[in-house]
Amino acid sequence: MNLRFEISETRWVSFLDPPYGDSRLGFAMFEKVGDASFVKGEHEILKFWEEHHIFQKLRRQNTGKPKWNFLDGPITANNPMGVHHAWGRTYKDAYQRFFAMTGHELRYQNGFDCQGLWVEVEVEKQLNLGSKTAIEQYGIDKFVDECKRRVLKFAARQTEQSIRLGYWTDWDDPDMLRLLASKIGTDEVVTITTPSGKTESGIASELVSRLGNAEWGGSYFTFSTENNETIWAFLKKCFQRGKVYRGYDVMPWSGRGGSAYSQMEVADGRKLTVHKSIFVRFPLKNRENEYLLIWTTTPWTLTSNVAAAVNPDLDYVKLRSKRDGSVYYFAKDNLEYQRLAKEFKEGFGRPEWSWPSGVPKLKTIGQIFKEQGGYEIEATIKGAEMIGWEYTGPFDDLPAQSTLGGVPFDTRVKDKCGKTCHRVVDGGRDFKGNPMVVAGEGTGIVHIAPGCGDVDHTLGQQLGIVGIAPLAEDGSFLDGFGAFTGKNSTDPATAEFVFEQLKQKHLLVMVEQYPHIYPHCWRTGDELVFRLVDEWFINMDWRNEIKEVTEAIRWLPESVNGKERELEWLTSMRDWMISKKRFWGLALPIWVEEYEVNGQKQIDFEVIGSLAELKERAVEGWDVLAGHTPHRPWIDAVKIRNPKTGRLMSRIVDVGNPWLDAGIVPFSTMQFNTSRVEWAKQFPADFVTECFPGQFRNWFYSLLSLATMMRHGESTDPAMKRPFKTLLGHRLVMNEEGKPMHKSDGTAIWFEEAAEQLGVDTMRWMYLAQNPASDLRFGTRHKDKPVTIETPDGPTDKTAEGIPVCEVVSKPADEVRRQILIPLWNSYAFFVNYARLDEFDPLAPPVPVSERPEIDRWILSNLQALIATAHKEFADYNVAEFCRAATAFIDDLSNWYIRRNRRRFWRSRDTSDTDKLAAYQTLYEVLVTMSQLLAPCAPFLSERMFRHLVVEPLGGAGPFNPESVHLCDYPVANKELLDPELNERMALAQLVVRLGHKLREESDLRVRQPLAELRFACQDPRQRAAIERLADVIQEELNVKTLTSCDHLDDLVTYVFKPNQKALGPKYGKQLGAITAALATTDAKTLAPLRRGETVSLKVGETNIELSQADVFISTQQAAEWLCTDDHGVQIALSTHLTPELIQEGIARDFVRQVQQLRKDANLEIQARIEIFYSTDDTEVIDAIETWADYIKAETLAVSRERSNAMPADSKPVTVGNAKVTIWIAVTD
RNA sequence: GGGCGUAUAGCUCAGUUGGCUAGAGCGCAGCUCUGAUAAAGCUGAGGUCAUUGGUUCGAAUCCAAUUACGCCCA
Repeated sequence: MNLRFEISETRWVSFLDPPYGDSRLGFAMFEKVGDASFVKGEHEILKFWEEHHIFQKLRRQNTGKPKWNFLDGPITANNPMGVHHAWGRTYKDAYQRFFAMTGHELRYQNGFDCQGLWVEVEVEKQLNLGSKTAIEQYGIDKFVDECKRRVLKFAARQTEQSIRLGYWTDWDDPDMLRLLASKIGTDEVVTITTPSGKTESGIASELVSRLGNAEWGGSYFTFSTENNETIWAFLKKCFQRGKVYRGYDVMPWSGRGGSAYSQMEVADGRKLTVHKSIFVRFPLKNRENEYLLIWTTTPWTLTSNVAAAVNPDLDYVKLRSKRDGSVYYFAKDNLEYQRLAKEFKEGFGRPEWSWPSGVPKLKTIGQIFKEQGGYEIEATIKGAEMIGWEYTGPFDDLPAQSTLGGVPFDTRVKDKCGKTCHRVVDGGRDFKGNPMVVAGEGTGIVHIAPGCGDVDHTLGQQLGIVGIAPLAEDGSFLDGFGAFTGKNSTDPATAEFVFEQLKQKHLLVMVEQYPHIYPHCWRTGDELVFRLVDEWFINMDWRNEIKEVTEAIRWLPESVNGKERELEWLTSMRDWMISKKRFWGLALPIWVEEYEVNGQKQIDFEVIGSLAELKERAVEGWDVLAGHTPHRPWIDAVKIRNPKTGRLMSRIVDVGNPWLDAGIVPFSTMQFNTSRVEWAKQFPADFVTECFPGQFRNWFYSLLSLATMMRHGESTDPAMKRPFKTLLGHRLVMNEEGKPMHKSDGTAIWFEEAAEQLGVDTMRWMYLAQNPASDLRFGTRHKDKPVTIETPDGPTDKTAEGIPVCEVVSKPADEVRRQILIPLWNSYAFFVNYARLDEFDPLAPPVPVSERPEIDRWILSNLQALIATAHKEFADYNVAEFCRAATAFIDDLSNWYIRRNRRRFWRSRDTSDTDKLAAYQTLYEVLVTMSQLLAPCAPFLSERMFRHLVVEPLGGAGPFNPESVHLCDYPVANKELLDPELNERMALAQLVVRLGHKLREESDLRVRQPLAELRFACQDPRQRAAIERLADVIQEELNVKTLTSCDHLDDLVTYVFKPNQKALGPKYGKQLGAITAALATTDAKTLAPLRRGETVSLKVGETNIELSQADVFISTQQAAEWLCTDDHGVQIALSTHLTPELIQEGIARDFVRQVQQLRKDANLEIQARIEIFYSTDDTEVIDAIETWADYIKAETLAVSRERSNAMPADSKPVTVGNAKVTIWIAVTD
């Protein structure tokens, strides 16, 4: 008995040492294995797991073992999953399965991202609401409830999809989630059973707010009260450190969306647009009839012009127009500058962004003035000379231009107004030192409207000039803008109105059509504008703390330089805008009071850190919030008292940035608030893995920032602050061409479309084997080819959302199936089907490994190496390397081990045949171990193999084996079986075989034709011994009668000597060229001693050079009578001499081969016996068949062979030797 | 505009500290093998290693510049 069984009573260890003789065990026969039918098999296994609670058993089994904590990045529960979500989820499952099988207790928690604009957008569409006003009219409470419903609905959907993927974690019952969704917003009391088995009753929104808590289990939802409240705690810490502030910034803004957009969102919505851009002139004060020439693509911003910026180092021309004698100033380089010349020819950088038809080529400024009557250049001056010049603005008649302090009022400039600030200013330089104003597209004089542009705003702040922000939330002009008030900024009619006004004032120089890439709202398609908004920010001046934490983390894959990318982001990022003027999201816990003291505006604000604190501070509205989640609109009712003024403070209406929601989870989901002891066991997480593009400034950033702040003051060690220890990023899923797949154009592949057509084991392998640093080219969805798929719930031709299911073609998936899964399945089927016929009993006493043939020990040794690789690479989060090694192993197993050993399994039943038993035992050991090794990667196929090989024949879970492969311990390499030398020997045999095949190819002699002799010679005696030991394998594979070891093949071949540059280069340097030439012209006989390890003196130019064997490479060039070749120091020579006996045997083998094909064509059972009939006049063939009759009968399980001319319809004409023969077979009863 | 990265066969990509005739998979052509295999194996055709210059006995590899593309930042 094996000691290991005593250590682990319920564990399967190895059949190399089975518990034979144990009376508790009885072995039933194997069941026949047929086609793989992967998808059908997956459905059966899903059912088996569910019915037998295998996952729950795994958790129970690992309770109390060392912890390994995975932290899930929340998936947005807003849509069903596509194949692009499945990549990361496969990593998550595979690594968790590995760590479970290696004896760890895991956290097992999936996360759903629930709050934010993404959800609002979909719900808006669903409810057909087009704007913020429409939502307010509909009712924020009803809207927010609908958002919750949507999230729960898709959480249920994604849960089901993930389960189908084989993702094992602590899932909520999807039906329970749907029940809660249906009851949201009602007062009905609902009773649910939590994943941990607790029964809870309450109204739906109350239950929903507690989802994912430690007692209940299940996925975390970022809308939970715990999650929101923990962010409050974070913000409170920021507040206490003085990092929270309200700022004004000019942000991209969507009028209809009523919200500022982040850079990310802006990037998504860029479009090629044609705007009317204008050249306009600003009259200079104290310079009669002289003007600044200004150019802009956003005419409406001219209403809010405050200054004009130049580059002091640039040359400007003074141009006199002949039409009216007026003088213009603008950058000299721009006079003849061909604006957008490149774009006119080549487009704007994307195939769909070519120059719009109907838009004429742009004119140069010189051309414009020529067309208007000509011009002359009067002078050239430096920009610096212009600074300080005052001008009259184009819309100084608007009240806003005369409003002191600007719009909105800013105390810092309370004595200035737009009109009084109009002068030429220095555009300055950006933080990298590059000038902000350059020659080129415009005029070299930039119209500055600090209330309408990002750069303008920054410059305005630096210069201390006023800002005029003209737009209301809906994008229309505010009061104070005269006739503009109420007009929409992006309406083309507004631009026309601007032109009209300017024309009347004689300030318009020219209007033109100007194509450019302009940001649009990714939701409504409307143009974005820059709008001055008040937003809440976190001052990120503590970025160095975060950088230290970043340094303490392992970022994978290394080639992506994740750490450097994150550090770069942390260096260059701006303060974090955490507010958004929307409805569904974290209620920012900021209460404010704004008032004036002596005409000075004053803002007091406080950040509340928890609901308890809020309750204590609340002086009004708590009753409205009670019974609701801390979301809008309910929380908006709560007021607190301002300790400074004694008056009420109100909550700002903004909701929070959703990355706060996702970033707090290392605290909110790990019992930070309820049990610091439990939290400390889970923090930091050992591992996170996500799709990385974008996340360096999103999830990774928020995790790092929030954890650093939360741990501030609790530890000075950055490692104690990190939210996770290792991060594995992976790239994106693309279509076959490497382009993104889009939902909108029908190219995005839905998860079930792929799962039910390709099989999820296949998909999982494809994901796991992919280099995470490269995009995965998944395949193509043929949207014009609808198909019906079989799902666990029956056939369907539509997804749950009603989208037609279409054909999915995936080359990498086909490759995985063909190269890995099918060969593995067939190896397994081969074993089972023969083992069944032979009534092989795996519990029979094992043939000691040392007594098994070399090839058995070889595959077992390779198996141990693969086990070791699995442990190493999984633990190093490099599963792709394990997949590669496993693929190589499966190839060795299928195309070498089984191929070479087939005959050992065919021998008739004989209990004393230990060689056959060894073959069975070896292959059985390999297959069972493989099922365990591959369990994390291909959990379905592994389970089918394991159950069929072990569990079912043993009559279910037994004292020594669990009922599922996933309850097994992960195999551990048995070092005693590792034999690297054996590996080398086999590699050598394979080399000889490959060379032999090559020679047969050259000789045009088919392998079935036996040949008399293969000779070989190698320099290394160990190589020689290795080949001799594997002679039988080589002989059989190459079908040669004898394998002869020779000292040399000098009489059969000639040699070619080439310089070993690596050896000669350092010794002889520049002489190398001459040596190479000399070697090529020297007679091979002169150099021959080199082969025997002697030195040879070679005359090169004037000098003699001593060459040793290490200085040259020796290769075989030509063969004499025999066919010769060599590689890696091994030479072989194949005799091509055919004797009549050899020819006859070749014919017999051809004949056998053809009969076997007939058996196969007829789908005969492998043990079926047959009668063979043939018809031919060729005496050579007849002689051969008669001479080799016994051999033929044995090989083909034939009881007789008979020559006949009564050819039935199913007879088959074939070629045997060089003759035509017709053959047919009949099955005997 | 700045930073980072990439450029190798028809396609997708390897190529270590610089050194042998630059490789693999897919695709193509031919051949072979096959009582598990939907296969597989072998052979062949297919390369200005983006361009130019430099370092070196020797460069796909190191350096510089250029070109194209991608990503990030502005």
